[in-house]
Amino acid sequence: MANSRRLLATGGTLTVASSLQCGQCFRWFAADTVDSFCGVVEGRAAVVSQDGDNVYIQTEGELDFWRGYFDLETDYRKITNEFPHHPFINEAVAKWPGLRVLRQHPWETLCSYLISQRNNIPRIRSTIQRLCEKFGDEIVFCGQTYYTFPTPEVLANMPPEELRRFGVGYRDKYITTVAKSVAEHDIDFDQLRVLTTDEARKELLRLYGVGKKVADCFLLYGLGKLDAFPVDTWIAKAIEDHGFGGDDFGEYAGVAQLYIFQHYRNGK
DNA sequence: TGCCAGGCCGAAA
DNA sequence: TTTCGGCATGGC
Repeated sequence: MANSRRLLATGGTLTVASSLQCGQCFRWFAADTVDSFCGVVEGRAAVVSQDGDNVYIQTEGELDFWRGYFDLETDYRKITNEFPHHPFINEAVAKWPGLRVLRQHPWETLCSYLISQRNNIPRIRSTIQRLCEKFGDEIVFCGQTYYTFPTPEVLANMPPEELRRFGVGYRDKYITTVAKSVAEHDIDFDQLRVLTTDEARKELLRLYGVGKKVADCFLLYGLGKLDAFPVDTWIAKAIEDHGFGGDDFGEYAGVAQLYIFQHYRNGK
């Protein structure tokens, strides 16, 4: 049963390609079959495959865990229908249906977005992969070798110059300092969850190397605080700056991302 | 070969 | 409070 192919989602509620490739996560890789991706989340390896409106998964992990990761309990159609009627949203939903905001692990998300500063996605991915191969644990699944994301404890005890050898650049001290804060419970993800978004953001901004952009990406992707960017704000700001349309947005994460990128890009 | 990227820190004004 | 220079480095 462990590695059998199981049904994860039906009815087009999840599109794995857009969800895993829209830039919200960095650790999924295209498998050798069409519309299949392999990755590791919180120590669990998996291969997810799109087959029309259905998504199948091979994993040793529990199905419920993956349903949580892909946020399948959240009714996106209901949310979408509650959006104010607007061509921006309509076009986004039509363009990338089934794109979902992943419920990523907080530490991995925070660390990844520290690395993302003034960086590009291919390099973010390769840097993270190198860190995982060096400081994570090896997992063999379906004949493939995977690596877990390094724990905050491991990175907290690493000299910054050691991290720099793996391409993190000047962000080395950001990573080790924040890792230490997490390992020593100076910052506690469970406590952040119960705070309001504004309160949680304030706590995050105390951390060395965490600015508004990293904090807001973390709130959205790492803590699932969808109000980090209220949708009417995303729309208004994105339209104000760039009009609507284009290839850089999707149903939900895409709209959020478009707003985040353009807001901060314009603000710098 | 040179430009630039999904920012942030810290000094100076 | 705001502005601005500096920062590492690989992908394109």
